[in-house]
Amino acid sequence: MCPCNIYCKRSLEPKKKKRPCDFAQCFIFSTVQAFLCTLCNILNIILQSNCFYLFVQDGSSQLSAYERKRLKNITENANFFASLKLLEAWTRQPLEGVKPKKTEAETVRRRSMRLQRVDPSGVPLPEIPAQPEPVIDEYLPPGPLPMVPANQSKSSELTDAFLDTWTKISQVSVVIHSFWGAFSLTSLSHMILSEDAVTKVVKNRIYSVAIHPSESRTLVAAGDKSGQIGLWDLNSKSEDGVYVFIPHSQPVSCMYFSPFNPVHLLSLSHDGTVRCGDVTRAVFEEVYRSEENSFSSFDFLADNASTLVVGQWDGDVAIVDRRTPGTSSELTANMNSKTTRTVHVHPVNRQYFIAAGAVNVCIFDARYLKPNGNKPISFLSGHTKSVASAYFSPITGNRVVTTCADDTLRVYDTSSLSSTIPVLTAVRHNNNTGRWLTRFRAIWDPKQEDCFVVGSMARPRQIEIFQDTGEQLHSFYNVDYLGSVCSINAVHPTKNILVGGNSSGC
DNA sequence: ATGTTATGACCCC
DNA sequence: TGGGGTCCCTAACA
Repeated sequence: MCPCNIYCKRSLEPKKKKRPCDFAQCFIFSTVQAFLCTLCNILNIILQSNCFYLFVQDGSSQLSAYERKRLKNITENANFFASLKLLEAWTRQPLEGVKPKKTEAETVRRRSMRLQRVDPSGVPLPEIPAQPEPVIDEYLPPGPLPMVPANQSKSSELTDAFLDTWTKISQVSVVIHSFWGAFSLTSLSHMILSEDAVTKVVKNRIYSVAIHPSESRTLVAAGDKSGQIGLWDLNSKSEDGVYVFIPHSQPVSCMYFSPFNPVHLLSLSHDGTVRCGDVTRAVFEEVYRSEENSFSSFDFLADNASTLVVGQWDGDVAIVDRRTPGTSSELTANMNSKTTRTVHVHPVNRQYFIAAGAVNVCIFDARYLKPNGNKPISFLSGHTKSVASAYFSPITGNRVVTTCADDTLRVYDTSSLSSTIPVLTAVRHNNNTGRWLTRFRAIWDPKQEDCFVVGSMARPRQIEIFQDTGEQLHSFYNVDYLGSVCSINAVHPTKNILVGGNSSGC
């Protein structure tokens, strides 16, 4: 039985039936910023053309040492996975204690001859074309999974090109803080949503979105309810530029491109795993796994992404050291909380992290966590109902914005961490997303200290931008392309690009 | 403790 | 075409 008393994979009912495909949508607002930015965009397009051209050149004849090594890695990986016969082994030998799934063969054996389309005399009936139906397994095996898109053919040139692009744009630079793109009233009013910037990326409702820090190309990722991760290259020359991977079996509730090396896409799921998609090796490695607990969110503790703080649904947090996987350095500490919805690390003093639970929001020191209950450094007071998220402001960490079910967005002054921190600003905001929608999470614009973004229930459907004073700066709406509630958003670290994931499975 | 209800948007009939 | 079913890791309130 599930010890966390909430829900985890052990207490889940088996899937009742296959659901029809209902793709979730992803919205992108992009800016056309006056003359200078237009110029930059034109330059970017020219640069991209060059990159593409160079890529073609690279692919055909002259490979750099790096490219050769990467291709070698990919080939070795493919051979390795082939030698493991992973998929076969996994369907034959399910995880211990896990109810074995019926194999296709077993299912067929139980079908009547009519359903098998075989005449009782034994003469096969005319075949109807087989429906290619993606099989999503409830349980994924431990260890690395191959990075093979589920929506592309196996040896697709498009996929190779896409993985190459991801690698290349990640090499260019680690996050550059060129703040020319920070939201302002002028820049916000120039941001538009076009038809091209709306597409279906994953099957079900979106639980998390991430945006690649590249300034030359726009690459976004969306994690959905069924464990899919959809990557969308908006500058793709191909038809849609969407590549879907299935590295998880349950909702992907938290996802970041590693800010220190964006060839890595880290994703966390309710299925009790944290994975790291490494495009250079074309695998989704397993970073952390719990057989007992379901995870809610994570953040990077150390500057180099080597240690993570992972929030669990049972209220604990785990400190995970990626350099020593599976060892005792994975400390699990009780937070005296019913659930932990989000964890977020202080941007300057990285030993502090804030945990938002169903009952309270507290700041802890990661260095002094004890296994049985911890006293927080600070308690953010004032929430009267459950809290969906709490995030430090991105530059100094001197502000925290929380989203609470009591229909209030609250901003706190965390410049000095006293034991109880009062509310600085409270904004009335309909957060009543109800049962079917992903809860809102107000997030900061990573480029500035005082500006946050949140989805909205207001009609027409919109995404709102607030200042930490509580003043609403802007509201994005577009009756043609933004037709449903956009619960989850992400903002590019240097450019004026806002990504929104829609929640209700459209 | 236990039951009831509201909530958005898509899909299917 | 419109209305009912379904999703569902909620939470407030009776």
